[in-house]
Amino acid sequence: MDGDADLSIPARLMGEPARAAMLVALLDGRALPAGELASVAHVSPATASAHLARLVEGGLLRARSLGRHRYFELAGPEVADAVESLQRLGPRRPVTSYTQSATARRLAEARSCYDHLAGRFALELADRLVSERTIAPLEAGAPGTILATDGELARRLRLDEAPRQSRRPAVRGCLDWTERRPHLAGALGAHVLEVLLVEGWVARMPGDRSLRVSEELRNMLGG
Amino acid sequence: MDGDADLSIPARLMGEPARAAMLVALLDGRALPAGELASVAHVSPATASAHLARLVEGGLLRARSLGRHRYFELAGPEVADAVESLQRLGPRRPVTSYTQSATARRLAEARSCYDHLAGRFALELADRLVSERTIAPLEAGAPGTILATDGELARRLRLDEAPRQSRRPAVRGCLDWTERRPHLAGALGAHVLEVLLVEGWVARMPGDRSLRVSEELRNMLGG
DNA sequence: CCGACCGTTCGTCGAGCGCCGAAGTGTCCC
DNA sequence: GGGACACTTCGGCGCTCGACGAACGGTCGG
Repeated sequence: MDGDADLSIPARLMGEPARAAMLVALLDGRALPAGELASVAHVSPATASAHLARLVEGGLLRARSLGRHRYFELAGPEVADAVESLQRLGPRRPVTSYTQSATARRLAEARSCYDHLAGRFALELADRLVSERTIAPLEAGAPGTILATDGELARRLRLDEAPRQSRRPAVRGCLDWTERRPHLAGALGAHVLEVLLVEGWVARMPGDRSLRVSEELRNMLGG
Repeated sequence: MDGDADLSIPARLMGEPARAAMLVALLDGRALPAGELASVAHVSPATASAHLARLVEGGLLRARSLGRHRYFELAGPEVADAVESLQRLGPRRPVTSYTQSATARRLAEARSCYDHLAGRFALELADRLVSERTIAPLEAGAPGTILATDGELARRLRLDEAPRQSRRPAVRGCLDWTERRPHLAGALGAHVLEVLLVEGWVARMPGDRSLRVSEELRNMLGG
């Protein structure tokens, strides 16, 4: 009857603690093997396999076989969006909890959000790009605009090499849940994180989604 | 282990066709009585009551008793965001399929979106209202502003008769999934569709949500 | 005050689904 | 080739949860 996409199908897939845990583990855009996903979800390999099959079937994950491993990753940024918007509906937790543990502080400072940067540092970088007129001010959830790629920071980040032809919006504001302001997502956001990782300016920390920001990069922004 | 809010709780609530239908019906911000929600979900009052209780318990809905009715509404914009982001994950439909079938073309041209207009035609109409300074430019998901009701089109649509006192935002941008731009929702959007239907300027097509737009109305906009 | 109506609560039934262990397929390494 | 390993498939168990009818508070209208 309704021509609309059925909301309940993806929601049902996410509405299972084991599957939700898997999706969250994949939120930073990496591809993880089935076994690891089984362990983050605290279920047996058999159970995990069934869950993963359903997630692929439902279009939330993509699978890719590599040797005797099978790697799973989010099917796209829309999936990450949906996962994060649902996370915001969870039981309200006081902000104070984020100032307590060291891990929490690292996450609030800089972390990966699917395939781009998030956290206080991400906002600082986005602000710089806005102030040097590389991009227009960001709006949460809305597509943005690239103004120029010849700014100081834009050149350092090699933004001229970013894919501008892709079907994905080049710039997009993604609401930051620690800072409550949009940070840089979209194809450009993904490109920025990639360049930062390749150059060694930021590094993924094992165990969580936090990122280490090098002194070199901090100076680059500070100066 | 995970300090994160549990994604699976709200997702599970939305992962049930009857509850999903209720949430979608409330997506435009109106408050609807339990009975009406039961009918949109095609379930008995008893079943609907149980579902609604769970949605309130889970913080997705707010309830408010008025006389012998009980009105339910979305608990906040974050809920609408989550619902909409999940809708975008529905069964992958290639863009090509929308240029193929006649039905699909009709839906892309003009359709109803809950209680207001959507599709290419809806955007054309919204653009006219913006250009004649009746409403401020729309932003997806955000409440908008009525500037005046004395424009040419505003008078034809009897916008001065629209309910401006309701608790529902008078104007709201609702992201159009075929055009990727916000169209006119909210109380004013509902009023516009109602007037168009009453005047016979648009007519509902049986079987789907597409609308037939009369020549008279097209000329009105074209001129 | 009585009947019509709206909504919730209760009891019950049946289906769906998540879980695991065991067995099967394919890959890597020695 | 043989054995360890990664993952999937199969079969079966148990529980959750969604469905309804019937009965119960509350509210409005005559």
